[in-house]
Amino acid sequence: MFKFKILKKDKTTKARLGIFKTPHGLIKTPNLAIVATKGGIRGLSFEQAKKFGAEIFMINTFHFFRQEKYKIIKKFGSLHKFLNINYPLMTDSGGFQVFSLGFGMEHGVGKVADIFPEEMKNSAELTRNYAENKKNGIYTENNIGVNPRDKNPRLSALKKNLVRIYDDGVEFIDPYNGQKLFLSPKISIKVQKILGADIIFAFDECTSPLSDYKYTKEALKRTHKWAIKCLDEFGKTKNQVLFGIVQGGEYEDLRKESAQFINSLPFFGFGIGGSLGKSKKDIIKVLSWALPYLDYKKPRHLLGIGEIDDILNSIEQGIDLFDCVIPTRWARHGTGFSFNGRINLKASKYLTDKKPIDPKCKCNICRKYSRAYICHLLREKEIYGIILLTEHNVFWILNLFKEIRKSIKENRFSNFKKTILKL
RNA sequence: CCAGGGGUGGCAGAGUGGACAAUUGCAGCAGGCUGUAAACCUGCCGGCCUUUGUGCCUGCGGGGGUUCGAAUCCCUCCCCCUGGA
Repeated sequence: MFKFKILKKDKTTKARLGIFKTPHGLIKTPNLAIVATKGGIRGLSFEQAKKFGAEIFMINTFHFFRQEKYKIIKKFGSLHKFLNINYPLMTDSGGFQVFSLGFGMEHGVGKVADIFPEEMKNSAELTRNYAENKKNGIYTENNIGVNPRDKNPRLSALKKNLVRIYDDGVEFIDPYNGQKLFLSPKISIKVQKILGADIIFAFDECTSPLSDYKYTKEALKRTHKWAIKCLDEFGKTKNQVLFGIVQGGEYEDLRKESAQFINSLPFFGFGIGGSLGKSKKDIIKVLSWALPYLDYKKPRHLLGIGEIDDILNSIEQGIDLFDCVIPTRWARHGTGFSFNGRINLKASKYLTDKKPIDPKCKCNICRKYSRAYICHLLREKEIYGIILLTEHNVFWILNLFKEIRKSIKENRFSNFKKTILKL
């Protein structure tokens, strides 16, 4: 039912062209899973995304685990039936939520800690640092821990939230309603089996870039133990495949250790997860440490990454699959993709700009509408602006993947990458 | 004409003797976002400056006064709202 085949290997880089056969269709790789966390692509129909070239979608286990939402899916039979689509799907294990909901938890197993560090008080200054550092491609303690949703109105409730990581799973507070939840490898896989996505992921612990070596190593050991438990629970499931997740943060020996360990287990493919370091260059390093230890014939998915340069650099290292919220989130936040770099369409200067979002883009939005119109809609908070921009962004990024595949096929990936990154 | 209420930064609306260049929201300007607690978040938002500062100037309807000090208290004028003749 499942088969991953490498069709071509790039001559000068580690990039590869492949085809992934699943019960719900083929996925040409490299490819990007469009994210539909709670079962819907924000601002776009699955059909439209499919039309633009989307071949697989990423849905999140956590959001179907809380409040026992998976029971609804059970009644329907699977996510495919619930969403009434026949496309390949993947589900994330919920492991990421341990990170995103437990960010700042740096103090070890079982120890209770506030999610947000004390430095939150100076969030204004820290945010400024974040912006500056980000420009220079540097992540530091002063920015990393602060940027994600600081000063969120829900912060006060958050501060009370606790995450406890145990050897057998994670206890944490449901951010939506304060309910206490427990998620473990076993539970995650059970739920993912009910959800029935074609590709499912092992339940891992995603560490933060602030995690030190010692903690990252502990988390790694845990993730490895959990990997085995996931496989046990997965058993001989036929209609799904399970990907193991390589952790190890930004530490070379840990990434190597993790890649070797995960590779030694009977996973169908691999996810590269966790912290990818403190700068964009670190992503490349991390991949170059881990990927050589993974079975060359198996698919590799880089979890959560999706900025243009990172995509190109990762493919160059041998990544086959991605998933990322950027195309849809940026659209909601007013940022559009273009071959001249991202453009902030909320900016007042675009109110009089008659050009399309990206003059080189062939999507319907760029064919028909001006930046001025999109800008106007976004500023007026018309939902249609978001819808149009989402359509453009998803089209644009999927088109990039088409171009990438083509360039690998034609043995000019390296040049293609250079051309794109120069722009 | 009488009685009562009110006039605050582009708008709405706090403040009612010093901590007020003035809470907050909206609007405006700029930016951020990488396995989605995200149609979200952050910063700026009276003027001036070859010293960007516990700096200077102007400022809470107009004018005058009390006070060391007034958006805040008093007088007066103008305007708006509600009720009465």
